[in-house]
Amino acid sequence: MQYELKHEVYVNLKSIWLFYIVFWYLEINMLDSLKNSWKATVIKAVNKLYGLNETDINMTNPPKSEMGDIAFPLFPFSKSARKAPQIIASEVMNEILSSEHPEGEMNTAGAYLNVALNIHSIYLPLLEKVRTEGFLYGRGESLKGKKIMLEFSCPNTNKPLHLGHMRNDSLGEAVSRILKANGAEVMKVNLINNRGVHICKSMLAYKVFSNGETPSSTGEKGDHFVGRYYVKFASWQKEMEEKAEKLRNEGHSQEADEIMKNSPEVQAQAMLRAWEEGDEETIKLWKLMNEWTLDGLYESYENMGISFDRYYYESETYKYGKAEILKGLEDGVFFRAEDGSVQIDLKEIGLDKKVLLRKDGTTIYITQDVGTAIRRHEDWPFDRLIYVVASEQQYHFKALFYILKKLGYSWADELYHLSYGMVNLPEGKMKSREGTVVDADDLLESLSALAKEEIISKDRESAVGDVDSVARKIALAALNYYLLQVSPTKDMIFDPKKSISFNGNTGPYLEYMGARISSILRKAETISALKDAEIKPDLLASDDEKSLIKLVSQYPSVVKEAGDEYDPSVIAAYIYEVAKTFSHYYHDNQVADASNIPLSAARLSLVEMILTVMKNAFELLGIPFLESM
RNA sequence: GUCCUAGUAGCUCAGUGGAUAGAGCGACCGCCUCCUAAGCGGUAGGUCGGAGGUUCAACUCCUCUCUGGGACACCA
Repeated sequence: MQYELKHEVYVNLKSIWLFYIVFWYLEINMLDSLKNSWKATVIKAVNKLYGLNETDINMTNPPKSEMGDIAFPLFPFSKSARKAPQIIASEVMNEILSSEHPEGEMNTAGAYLNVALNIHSIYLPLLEKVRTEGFLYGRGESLKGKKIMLEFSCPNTNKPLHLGHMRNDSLGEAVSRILKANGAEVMKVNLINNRGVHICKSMLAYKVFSNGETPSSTGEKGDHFVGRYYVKFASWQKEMEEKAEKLRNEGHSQEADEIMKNSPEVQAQAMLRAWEEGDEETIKLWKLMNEWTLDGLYESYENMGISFDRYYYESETYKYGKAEILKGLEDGVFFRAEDGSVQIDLKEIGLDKKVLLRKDGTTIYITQDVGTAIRRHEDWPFDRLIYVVASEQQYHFKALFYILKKLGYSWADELYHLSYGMVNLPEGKMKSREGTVVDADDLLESLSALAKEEIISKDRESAVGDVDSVARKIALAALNYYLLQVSPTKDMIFDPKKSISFNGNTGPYLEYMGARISSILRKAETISALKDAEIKPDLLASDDEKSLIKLVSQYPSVVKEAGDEYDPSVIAAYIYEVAKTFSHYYHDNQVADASNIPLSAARLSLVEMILTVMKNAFELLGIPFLESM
């Protein structure tokens, strides 16, 4: 009696817990709520049958949809129950059948207990939710109240953006949107690298070779204009080196030394010193050329759909940090080396010693980053700061985070390096010296041209409206999707000739599906009987329809996962799955059909939800939505 | 040398420890009387780099090893 009472209480507690779980998941994902109630049911049955005390059980997806929607592999209980897993499966099924259980049909297949959910039971609430939330559908609150700062792009002001930057920009922008979609308050920051000897190189070349031409006099985009002089500098330097080499070979080593003593490199160094000393003429030229480049970069950002909430400029931030290091020195966090430089020993995290201040007291890269991080936290007290920077810099960030931690900033634990892989060409790394760098503007331009050709060849000019604008949006979709579908951490290979296609698993394919759905909905508008028709979920009984319902209901969890992982590719894979399934479905199923209103109404409601999900996912990935293409 | 990363179809990439490893491209074969053929269907194509180990179960985790990429500046 006493035991039974206890058992009763236990079960009650459990169902309260269960209710809580169900309620929680209802908020995120209606399908998961059903799944989790099944999970709890199976756990309960297993515990009762074999006197166990399991709190969790493995739940997976069956390999084929006709086998059901969820699968419970029951191998693990074989040992404790001392029974073959196949027998356990049928015993568990019978046990569940003997009492109350969630809606759904069970079957066993070997050691697996499979459940086909009654997907229609969630349909109307799901439809209601998607309709009410609209463009907010999929948004969650897992990061509510969190202030997240995201640093990305960080271009140099001596050349235009290339494909590598585009991956960075695409990723940074997408992740920031995904974090926002999970409820975070996001601050996108860009650190402009407008200072240093590399900047002086383009300035010097301009000074020597320009004859006073400007972007407006040549009609060039500012960043390309400046970039041209950066390239010019490199060839100039090379020319001088070759000249010196030749002289040396001819026995004129003195003349050779003379040339190298005043080589472009040396002159650029001198220019940097002039800049740092505040030389008026140098600063004036620097400002002018910076402006040209930035105008160009801003234009590229706009074309790519990238924006920032705040800009930091290295010409300012390079001053931050020195005081922090000196304070750290006083506090004994750092030490002064024999030569007078300030250093830190990073052996605690398996790294070498690192210099933080040169012996002459000047700062280096990492010193600036220390100062900038501190400054940023003062500017906007973030809960997390994510640096979107290529994987090459893992060492740097490991050291940086450690240093900040050592300086006593507790928020150092919340710094995160979102390290992404390189974009390589089939023949290897992009090298500016070999002219193999894929320019961002050029790439967008040529993709737009290809898209335009496609539109014209399909005779869709009148249907799409503004051909150039649509072509541009198709190009953007191709590029963003291409860059985001790959897991961020991985290196990727970009083949300019083959990789960007408009067919298959691509951005334009997704846009096309969106356009086709829009087209269906336009047609449905003309069938007035559809407007007030009752929606009967049971009519959506095909495999594709069930898959699509499941997919729609899963969207919020996908957004959450992408947010947890900082990984837009999760959304890319998901939305491709949606598009593909839909594409297969509507190929052989008429949606807007005046001759069968009930079926048509049900299908339309499903298609309407798919469209909402697509639009919302597109938004997160930077894929423009097109009504028609 | 040390550390980090990756290795899955010809190519580019997916793949929460669970059933027969998936897409796209490329190749080959079909499909426009129907809401856009930037589409749909089909065929061919795999010792998941290799060897051990853990596990009822390994592409997935661990160790070793081979190969590629990256890092290990008083450059940024």
